[in-house]
Amino acid sequence: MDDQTRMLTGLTGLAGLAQADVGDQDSVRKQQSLGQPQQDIGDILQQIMAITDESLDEAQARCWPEESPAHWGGSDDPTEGGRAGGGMAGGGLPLNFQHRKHALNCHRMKPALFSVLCEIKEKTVLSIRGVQEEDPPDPQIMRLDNMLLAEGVSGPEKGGGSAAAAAAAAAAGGSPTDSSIEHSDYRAKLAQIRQIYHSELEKYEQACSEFTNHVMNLLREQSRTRPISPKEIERMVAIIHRKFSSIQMQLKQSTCEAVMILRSRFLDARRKRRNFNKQATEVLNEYFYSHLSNPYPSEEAKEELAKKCAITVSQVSNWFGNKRIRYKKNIGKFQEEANLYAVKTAVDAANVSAQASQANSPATPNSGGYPAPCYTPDGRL
DNA sequence: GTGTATGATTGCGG
DNA sequence: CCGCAATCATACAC
Repeated sequence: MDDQTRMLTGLTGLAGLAQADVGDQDSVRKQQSLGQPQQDIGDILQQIMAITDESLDEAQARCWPEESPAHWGGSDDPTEGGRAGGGMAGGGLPLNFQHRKHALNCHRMKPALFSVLCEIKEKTVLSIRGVQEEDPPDPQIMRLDNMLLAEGVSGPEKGGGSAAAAAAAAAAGGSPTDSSIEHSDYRAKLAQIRQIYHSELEKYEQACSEFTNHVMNLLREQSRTRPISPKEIERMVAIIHRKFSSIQMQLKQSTCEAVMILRSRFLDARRKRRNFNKQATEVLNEYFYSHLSNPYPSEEAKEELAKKCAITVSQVSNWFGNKRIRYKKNIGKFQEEANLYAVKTAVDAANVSAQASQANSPATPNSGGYPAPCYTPDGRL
């Protein structure tokens, strides 16, 4: 339509107007004869201003509909001769438009304009980047990394992790000899998790770099037709990396979960009960029955007992807790045991005293003469 | 396989 | 945190 023509004419400079002047003398004359040239120029200027607010789509859309001659001539006479030129312009407009577009693309100022656009973009991008430049290392991902490292999943091959597990096993008070089977099982499972983790990580990294390359190539290609600064590409890459690292975090998280589950299972396995050895129960029972009136060993006593029995203090505590409650529940059942240990302690005491008075009575074989285990119902010692 | 013994765990109160 | 009581889960004896 001719609105567009006029605007483009205005945009392309005075040449257009001059051409109109020359090529359409008739119409110009008519306009002049109408005595409103000022108003027409004002119209044109207004339209030029207006076009800056238009979107490309709008402008293009305006290119095709039926022309409305009213604006141009300033005359409302449809039969006006001036329309001859106007009609020509209207029919030829699309072509004209294409032509001007091409002219713009090949314009000698285009590179300069392009570089100015690039500069402006770069400044904008920089100001945007300035705000979110240094994103601090995510504490969550750091925590996950630390844990995976500590568990020996992400660290150097073998070593640290299993050593830590062994240390944990030892510290937890499990019998050091019986944990080897479960331990190797644990190590095997951990290695499996480790392998899955690494292969997944590799996959992610590969996908990330592939995608990054793809996007970079795309942008580079596009940068020939539209202004894309290297900074912009850099930013895009950063965005991609951020996306992929969030996926990576999910992987790390689920790996951590798997390790935790394995660990808890491992700990559960270690909780498999093993009876204390005979000597240990003897030591504990001795203490218990000889302190029957107050079977609450002090912290020191517990430590002593723990050392003697090669168990932990908490195991001693457990034992005494169990023993007290079970004894109390059924004293009768423990009577025999009580007598047994009463005799035992008596014998020990006798032995000690005998050793002390060895000079006086050298031979005291059977610790004889001491309160016999007479109250043992079955007559056993 | 079943019943009992026993070490460990859990929930609660002080 | 400690001890008690109940309970779990396994070891062990039969």
